[in-house]
Amino acid sequence: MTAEVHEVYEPHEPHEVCEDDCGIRDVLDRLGDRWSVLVIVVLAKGTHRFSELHQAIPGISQRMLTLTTKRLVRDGLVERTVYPTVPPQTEYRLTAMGRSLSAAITELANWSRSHKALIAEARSHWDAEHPGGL
Amino acid sequence: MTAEVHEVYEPHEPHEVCEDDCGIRDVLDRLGDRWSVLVIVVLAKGTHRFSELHQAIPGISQRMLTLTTKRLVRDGLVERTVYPTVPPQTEYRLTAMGRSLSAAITELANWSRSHKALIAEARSHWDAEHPGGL
DNA sequence: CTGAATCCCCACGGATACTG
DNA sequence: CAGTATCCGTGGGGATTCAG
Repeated sequence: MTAEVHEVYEPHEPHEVCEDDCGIRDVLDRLGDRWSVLVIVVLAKGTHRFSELHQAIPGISQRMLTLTTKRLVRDGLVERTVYPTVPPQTEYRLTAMGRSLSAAITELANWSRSHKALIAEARSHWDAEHPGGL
Repeated sequence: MTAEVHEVYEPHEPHEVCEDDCGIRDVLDRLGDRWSVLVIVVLAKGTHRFSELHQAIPGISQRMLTLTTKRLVRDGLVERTVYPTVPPQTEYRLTAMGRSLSAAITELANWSRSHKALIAEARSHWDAEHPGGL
């Protein structure tokens, strides 16, 4: 037993597709998953405990919250502080680099919002004349 | 036969986790996949044909290049022009909105580059004292 | 050359139960 | 409360083949 090591989680290794990559893949791999951005957005509002994050982000499972925060901590974007009380208490907050990224994300969010309508329009327009879907 | 419709490709429906989403998910779902950003980056340099994109982006399969460009076209970020010659020829170029997004991506790429070293350092540091991995 | 169609693997992530 | 461990379904995406 204990032979099956199912989750080694080496986020599928370096992509390093090419130098056109701009080295942006590192960031995108983190931003690309469903939850990291939300966690960062929530933490941008201030320090949160595990359960607070869990509540603030409807739909995320404990498992994914754990994994997501872990990865963010590993990347130096989030700082984790454990108070050895009983019951235990953990606080998460953005690091300086995390806040820096948060700002960059906000920029992208602004772009997203200001073009949301156009994208939706383009999609419905495309969908209209492509009944088969993608 | 023809009963099994395996790939309907409705990119797993609206997430709409919550309003904290900032509506950024629409964009992130596109940027999150492995190839869209690279296609945009390449097209930012100018018009490209299908085969040119295929060569410019090592590692991408024909299938994924087709799907990626299709989705970008659907979102109104890329424009597709077909010349009914023989053999056929297709040109892809960014739309105004596509160039706008490209600029936003460049910003993020800049952030990524300027913090690449710090992230790498944070990771190796974390990995050093966490032998078990994530 | 530019795709569309098929097959198929496996990583992502949800649900649940257990621990300190 | 804050995770960890296990099981398992879904679908993203690679490889290959066919078509216009």
